[in-house]
Formats: sequence, C-alpha cells, structure tokens
Amino acid sequence: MSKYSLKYLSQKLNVSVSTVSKALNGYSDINSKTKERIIKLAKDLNFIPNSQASFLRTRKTKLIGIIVPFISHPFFSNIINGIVTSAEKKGYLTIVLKSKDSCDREKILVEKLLSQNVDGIFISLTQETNRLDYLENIKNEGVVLVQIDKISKIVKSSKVVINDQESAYIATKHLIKNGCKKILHYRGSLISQVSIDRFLGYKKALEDHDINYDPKLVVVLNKMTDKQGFETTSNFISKKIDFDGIFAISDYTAVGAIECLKKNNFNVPNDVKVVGFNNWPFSDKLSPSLSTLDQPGELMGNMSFKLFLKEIRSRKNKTNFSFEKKIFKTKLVVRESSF
Amino acid sequence: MSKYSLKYLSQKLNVSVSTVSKALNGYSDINSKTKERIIKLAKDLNFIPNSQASFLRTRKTKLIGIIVPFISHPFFSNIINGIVTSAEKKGYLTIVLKSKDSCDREKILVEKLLSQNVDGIFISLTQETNRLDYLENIKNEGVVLVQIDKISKIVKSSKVVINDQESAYIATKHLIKNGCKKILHYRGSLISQVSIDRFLGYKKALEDHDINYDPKLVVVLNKMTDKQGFETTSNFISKKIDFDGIFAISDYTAVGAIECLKKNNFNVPNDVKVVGFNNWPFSDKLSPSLSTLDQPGELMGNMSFKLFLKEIRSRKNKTNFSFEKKIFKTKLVVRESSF
DNA sequence: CTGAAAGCGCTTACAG
DNA sequence: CTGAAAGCGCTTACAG
Repeated sequence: MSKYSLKYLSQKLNVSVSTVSKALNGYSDINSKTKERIIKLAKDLNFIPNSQASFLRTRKTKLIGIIVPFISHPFFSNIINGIVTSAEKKGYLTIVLKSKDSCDREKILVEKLLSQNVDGIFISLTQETNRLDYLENIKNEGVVLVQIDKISKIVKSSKVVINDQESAYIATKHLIKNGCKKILHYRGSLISQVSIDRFLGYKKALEDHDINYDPKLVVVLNKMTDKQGFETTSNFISKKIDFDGIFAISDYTAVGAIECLKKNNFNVPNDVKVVGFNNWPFSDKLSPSLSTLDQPGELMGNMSFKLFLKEIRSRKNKTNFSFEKKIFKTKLVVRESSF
Repeated sequence: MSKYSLKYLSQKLNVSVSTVSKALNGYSDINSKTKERIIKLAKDLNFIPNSQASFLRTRKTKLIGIIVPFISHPFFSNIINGIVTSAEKKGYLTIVLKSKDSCDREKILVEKLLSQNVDGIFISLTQETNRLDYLENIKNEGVVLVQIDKISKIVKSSKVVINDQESAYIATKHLIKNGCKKILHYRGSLISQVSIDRFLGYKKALEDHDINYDPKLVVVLNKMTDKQGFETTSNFISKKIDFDGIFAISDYTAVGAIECLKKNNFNVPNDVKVVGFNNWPFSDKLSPSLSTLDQPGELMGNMSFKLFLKEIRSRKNKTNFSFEKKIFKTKLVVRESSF
C-alpha cells in the first residue's frame, strides 16, 4: 500500500486532511491554488489513496466477482474477457474464480466474494447446481447478481443467455435437411437449464420433421471432453446402434466423436454428419472442419457488465429497475463435418 | 456487504465488541460458552466480517492481481487458472486484468491494483514493455512482484519462466535432424525477452549444425495470429525464397503458415516441416497434427503463487529471502507436421 | 476471562 | 474557502 496518507500530505502542505481529501476528489469549494499544490504533491509522491479506508465511508469497493465452472476454457475465458474489459473501462476490477462445476465450491466462493464486499457477482452456474439459497443470499446482502449462460430459471436477476432451444433446433434441422434420420444427441446434465433447452430444441426439430424421438439416441455426459465424446461414440458403434448424425453439446465432444468415427472407418460427413456447439478456435482448421454454433462469449460478457451497471445506477438514483434477460443469437457455422 | 457488524452481534449477546472479535478470530482467552454463543449467532445470521475494515488494522487484503497481455488465450488462461486455483486454496482472491500488449495500459493497471492494496502483483509483460519504473514502483510500495514467462531481465523479483533458448534449440535441431536446411523463423518483438531467447536458440542450433544463419529467413511478427502466419508465409512464397522448414513462435502462426502452404500445394511435412510453440488444445487434432513445444501454463501459475507466498511469509517472519527464478522445461511434441 | 479505548485512512456534514 | 470532528467496522495492547 501507499506509504503516504492524506494526513502526511496535509502536514507537508500545512492544510487540513479534509482539504486534501476534497482537493483530490474534485470538490469545487477549494481555492484553486491550494488545489494545485495538493494535486502536484500527490502526483510527485505517486500518492495512491487507500481504497479500503474510503470504502468504509462510501460503501463501494468498485470490485466485482465472477464465478465460472472453468477458466481454461474458450467460451468462459471469452466471457471473463468481456466482463474484465467492460469493467476496467468503468473503473471496476474483477475477481475471477472457478467452481470446477461443483455446487459446494460455488457456495463457498460466493461467500468469499461477499466477504470482500464486491459490488456485484457474475455467475455461470455449475451443471449440478440444485440449491439456490446462496444465490438469493447475494441479493439479500444488497449485492447485484448477474447470471450468465448457465442460469437458474427460478432465481430472479439480470440474465444474459443465448437462444439455446432455437440453436439446437437449427442445428438438428440442418442435419435433417442434409439427410440425417438417426441423430444422436450428446447432452449435458439433466438439471442444467442450458442442457435442458438444447435437448428440447433437438427433440422439437425431430418432431417437426416427422422423425420419432428415440431416447436411446440421447446420452447424458457429465464432462464435456473429447475423451467422453470418443467413448460415447465408441459405445454406440460397438452396440451396433445405427446412426447417421450427431449433435453434440460442445465442440470438444464433437471432436472426440469425429476422432472415434475416423478410427472406425466412418466417413465424416458422408456416413455420419456432426455438429458441435461453441465454435472454438481451431474448429475451422480441423479435418474435416467442424460445423458448430458460434456463441458470442465476449459480447455476452460486455452485456453482463452493462446490466450490472444499470442496476447499480438505478439504486444510486433510486429509480425504477426491473430485471432484464438479454438473449444473444448463435450462428450456425456450416463446415465440412456436416455438409 | 453484510447487514451485521461486530457491534450488532455484541449488543444482541450483551458482550463487548472486543469479545466478539476475539471469539470469531479464534483467540484462546475466551470462555468457551461465550465463544459458542457468539459463533452460533454469527452462523445463524450468516455474518460476514467486513474485510475492508479489518484491512485497516491487519494491512492484508488477501487480494492479488494478475496482468497478462490477453485473457482469451490458451497459454495465459492456463496461467491465470493456475494462480487462481493456488490462491483460492490459501484464502486469496485474484483480480484479473489484461494489458492488450500495451505498455501504457500496463502501467495504468499496475496503479489500479496498487490502489486496491493487493498483497501481490503477478505480471506477464507486454511485447513492447520498455520502461520499468512502474515495476520498480510495485516493490517500492511493499507489494510482492512475481514475473511470469514474459519477464524483464533487469527488474529483480521472483520469476517463473520456461527454458526458451533451449526449447528453440531443440525445435530447430529437430527440424535439422529431419533434413531441413533452410529454416524460417517467425519470431516476436525485438525487445521481448522470450522472443530474444528463442531466436538465440534457433540461431545457435543452426550454427552448431553448420548451417549458415541467414537474417532474411527471420521475420518479426507483431501479432501472434494465424493471419500473420499465413501472410508471412505467403510473402516468402511469392518472393520465391527457398525454404524447407518453419519454426514459429506460436501455434497460431504455425497453423496459419500450414494453411498457406497447403493452399499453395506444398506438402507438410514432405516439402516443408513446421514446428509451433504452446501445444494448444486441438493442435493434436489438426491435419497434419502440429509439432510443437508443450508449455506447462497451469503449473507455472501454481509455482508463481508459491513464490509469492514464500516472500509474504518471509516478510512476516522477518527471515531471509532471496529471489528465485524457476525454470520449467518444455517438451517437444513431435507430430505429423515435422516428421 | 472481559471490555474500554485507541487507531487504521478515509469522507462528509457542519461551523466558522 | 478551510478545518475540526465524527464515524465507517474492525483489531489489539492493555487494564482489571
């Protein structure tokens, strides 16, 4: 921390602490000469005011926290990037934390952020989040809550999501239009909203195109890894279950699936067409290049911060505020794996 | 922030604020019955002590900051991940910031972190960092500085790096051993230490194997993108400069180079062999799969935090402390692009 | 074992 | 325009 304090400056210049504080904070009722002297000394000493002390009065830390399931992850690191960028522009600093997809950890992390008196908490829930007390607690503490992508339908707050159901519908329809009749769906957990919505979109697309929904073709994955994609596909092949398309909930699993298919001498896309989800760096550079749904992670991060700021400001000005849910559209990127 | 305070608890229980504070902080000189009552109430109310207020006494925020050039980046997000994980285990929270490879921004961000009274700053310098005053300032403020990967040789602090020169030597030697005689090198900025060391390794490998170093074969890239890799390669081709190998400073540029080569009907690896740097997710899944140097980003992050903690503790215990430089070894991963 | 008091570094309502 | 004073919520040395 800074070696200096308002008191130190005030003694150096023979003025009061109050005067120094006001000068530094741009109050108008200060003699401009005095003000200049103070500001000059502060600059010369490289004086940095103690933000913890000022918090005690202002009640604002200008600190926000974000909890995501994983950090080393193309989509989540894009979200983080979006939030950090927007936040920094407005003078906020961002604490980053990861839940490792564990609900228990998530609860603990929320408490840690609250104890740091962050002004807002941004969260992308774990796949297994099944209790909402600690989310409600955030709001009870007077801290702004913003949910991103992996949200809870029940907990009220600002939300930023994508059109999951529609995206899945579009992807599945694309496969159908290109001749697929037996489409596997690799989905996420049964309680994750994102996963539920994508499944519903998949199912609806089948129904709308007169294809019977067959639950045996849907697999719940607990990890979004290429390994799981590989093994799941391998399972289908060894069970001799017939299929001609795969809609996977993430690019990783799609890539694992394609590896397995190649190894078993299936041609992608001729024998089996594959669509992933995320549009990760390099998804376009694979052979075959991967069809996928492009998710605007960074923009979602930007928007999350915008909604946060809106809520903070409406509180400050005591104006009306109602929670918004911003829905970003994904884009189906058709590449070699499905066409 | 918490709706309650020590004062509130103390009034509820008819004890003093001091007693509540001691009970909650595990002091031994408290009647165990009293202690129990206090802890129970705190738990029931979900009481969270105000960390800003306690900072004013303890001088510890348990906050650290990290500045990297980019967040949405496989290597840097691995480093962030490693730091956040280690930090959280020891009760530290991590503020994440990105410099966008701008030295001016870097300076501002350092000041922001200092004003938050972080206990330590972790930094991976920009490619253009050419002034060191604000790094020295970190130490002057009594804040621990740890430099990671992109370091300054001059500024003293704990450092975590890889064996850049040796890595480049190994990669270049590998190309030579596999028959390459005219090896392009796509490097980073002229003042980045990482970039300098890798260049030196490249050059030394050539010399040790009786290949004349030709400056025309070395290109300074200012952005590590596939686009730059593509364009640079395209340039060599159109200038009809003969080459049979490329050692690129990042996987992105290597991938761009390969795309360009393919497009111009060069066979990789038969006509040109390529080695990248980073080992990114999916580098193994490309066609041809990419030879590269594997960098243990997460472990480097873990180690950085370890060095930070060591310095913090030695200060607390007033024991001797000297800066360490931990050098991680990369691993040459040979894949189709060079073999 | 308990509590009164000082003080960390700020901000701000108020007096002059 | 300037400054004395109170107070934010803690911790801790000290007295009893």
